[in-house]
Amino acid sequence: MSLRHALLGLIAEQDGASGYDLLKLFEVSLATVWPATQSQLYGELGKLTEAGLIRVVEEGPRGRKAYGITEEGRGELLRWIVDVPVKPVRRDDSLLRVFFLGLVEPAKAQEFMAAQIAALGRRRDDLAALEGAIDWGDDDLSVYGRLVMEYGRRMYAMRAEWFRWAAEEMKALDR
Amino acid sequence: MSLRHALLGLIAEQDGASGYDLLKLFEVSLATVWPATQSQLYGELGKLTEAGLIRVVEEGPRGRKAYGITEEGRGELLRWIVDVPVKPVRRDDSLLRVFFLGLVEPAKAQEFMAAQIAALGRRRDDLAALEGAIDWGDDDLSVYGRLVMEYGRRMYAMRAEWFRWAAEEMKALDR
DNA sequence: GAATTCATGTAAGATGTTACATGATTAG
DNA sequence: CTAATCATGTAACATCTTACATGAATTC
Repeated sequence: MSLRHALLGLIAEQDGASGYDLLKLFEVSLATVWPATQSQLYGELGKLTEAGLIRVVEEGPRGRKAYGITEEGRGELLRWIVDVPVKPVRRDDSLLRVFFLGLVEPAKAQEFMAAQIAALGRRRDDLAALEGAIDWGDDDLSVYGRLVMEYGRRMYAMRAEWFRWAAEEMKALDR
Repeated sequence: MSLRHALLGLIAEQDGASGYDLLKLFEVSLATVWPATQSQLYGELGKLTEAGLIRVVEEGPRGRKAYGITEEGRGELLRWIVDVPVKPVRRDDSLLRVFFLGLVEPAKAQEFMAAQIAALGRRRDDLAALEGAIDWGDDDLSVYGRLVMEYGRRMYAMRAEWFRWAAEEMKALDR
């Protein structure tokens, strides 16, 4: 149930945010680590309110509801961050396909690998653009967000390197 | 719908495998890139059969059903591998928590980072053990499986390095 | 006054997890 | 004969995606 905690965390950091604000926050800050859709978000806000982990602290124009975290919510959030075992990352679409590249013609396989490397380059550029577009401050979300950005850079670089290496290995196999 | 294609791929490589065989194969070869549970697997085998992408080629003892891929299934598999755009990896439980480490006491945050590094070490060792336990041949699954193993090694190393770096950055912030 | 942004919600369907349920065959 | 392994399936529930639906406030 990490979406729940992602929301809880954002509300803890940005007190008084609305569902709409949180949706934007997801797009700019959590998009790379925990994407969420609008419908998921509003649904979860309702459940969190019902569970007493957050509450509506203010109602504004256009039905706007500003949320704040409750003491109970903060307790649950902190407990989750440090005490709940993390679930290791899994499910990697492109790696899954690599497993089956023996089934396609070598030229097609090389094309696939090249496409992955190109896509990684684009994503690295998107990340840089996002980094440039964000108004970084010295709030927690900025500070830790920058650390996570660096992770993204290293991740893309490592993957691109591996794809280049694996493509060469595959070429060698064909000979 | 990648589970569908993972199954299709395994059946293409290991003709005549049963649901049970495929489950074991998932555990040893696809576990790190695409985990699946037993119930998901049997359900999907039924759907794939109904869709005409695979078929029961033999029935054995204890109700065992051996599956084979159909021409249609092979077509769908190849189309998926090279033509369907890959979905980028996302959702990273530990990175999500890093985002919120500003909310916990510095000592607890350092503990969290240390625990992640330790967990990565254990997973690297598990991977090495798995690699040693597998009877590697020169079949496609072995050849490409080894490439993916190398990816796992690099991935764990990169993550451990980043966690160490980020932990130091965080220490510097506290001063 | 028209377009954009702000703002919230519901519904249907796909996918994934956990637990339950059953029984045949083989190895020791 | 007993335990482990082989073998398949269902049910309930949680989670995620895509699409639909509506309307107020602001900006140009």
